[in-house]
Amino acid sequence: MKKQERKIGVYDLNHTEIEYPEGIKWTRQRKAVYAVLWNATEPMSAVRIYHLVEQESDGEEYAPSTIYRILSAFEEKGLIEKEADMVDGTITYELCRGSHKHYAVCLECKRRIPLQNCPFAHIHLDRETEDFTIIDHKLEVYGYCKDCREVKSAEK
Amino acid sequence: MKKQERKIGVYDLNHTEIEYPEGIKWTRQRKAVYAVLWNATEPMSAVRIYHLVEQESDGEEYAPSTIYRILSAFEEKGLIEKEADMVDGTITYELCRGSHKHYAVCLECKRRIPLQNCPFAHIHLDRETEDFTIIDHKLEVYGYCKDCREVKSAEK
DNA sequence: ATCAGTGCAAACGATTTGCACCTCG
DNA sequence: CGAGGTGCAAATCGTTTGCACTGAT
Repeated sequence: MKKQERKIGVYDLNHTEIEYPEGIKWTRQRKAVYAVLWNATEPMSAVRIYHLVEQESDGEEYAPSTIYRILSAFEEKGLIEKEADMVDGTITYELCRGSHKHYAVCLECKRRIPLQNCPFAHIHLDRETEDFTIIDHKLEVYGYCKDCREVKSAEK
Repeated sequence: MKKQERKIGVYDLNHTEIEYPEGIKWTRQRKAVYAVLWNATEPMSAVRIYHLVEQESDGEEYAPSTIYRILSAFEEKGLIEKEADMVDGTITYELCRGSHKHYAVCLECKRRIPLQNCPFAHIHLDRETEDFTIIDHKLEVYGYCKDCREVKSAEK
């Protein structure tokens, strides 16, 4: 009846080894959360992460508070990034890997397609912001992905 | 939290008459909410709007639920726009006036400076998005406004 | 007079917190 | 073994809902 002795069933879909960064206590719970983030292809809410962790852990149960505390700990350690979903304001979390900060979001299927190249790389703002020192920016593009566009035009 | 709390009066600073659009029942409560939005210079959360309405109404009390219902009603009528704050995900509301959809947000004083010209207007995305039909976009620029930049450099 | 709009209180969902117990290093 | 992580339950916060009453048109 001890839940503790069961093995965690969260492994990378491509059988890639998950790399657990050093300098942090790797408990069973933290590994499970980290694995979910590792395999994620887009930022996810705490609730979604919580469900995925339980789902992947095959019967294991977790306290919601634990998930939130783990996410805070990860964020403090700089392992993950906390961000607000620009559509509905949901707070989301994402593993810090280099690259893509921007997404094209399909209004139909809600899929988030990462943009590799930042269209703002070469942009400079004009007079109205010359009194403003730019540190960072956030951009999201909305529309319809190829699949959904085809479905919509076929419906007519 | 003693930042620079900018005061917003119920009446237009330039003594402009508030125009209440037709086709909607203008109760005392709705007028109060509309006035706050009319005078706002940036999107505000429901809670902030609620506080401002009570503050400006000099003793009058309002049920929080009323504020939320009014905001929903306004949104359905197309009078206001509901959006997520890109920094912390707070849901905000703003009167629909033409123009400025983008802001430069000061990381220090949290002030939101509207950008009149959309820098995205001249941008075209590259191959990775050619299979994506763009309908809209959202952009925010982060950094330090003139005042805060000066304060920060003076501190050193 | 009618029916949408309101106030109130209770319900709600997501997140946080206090405290006793457990476990990784 | 000890600091720190976890589970649980209760608390909090913003927002929503049901219902009886009120008020704009």
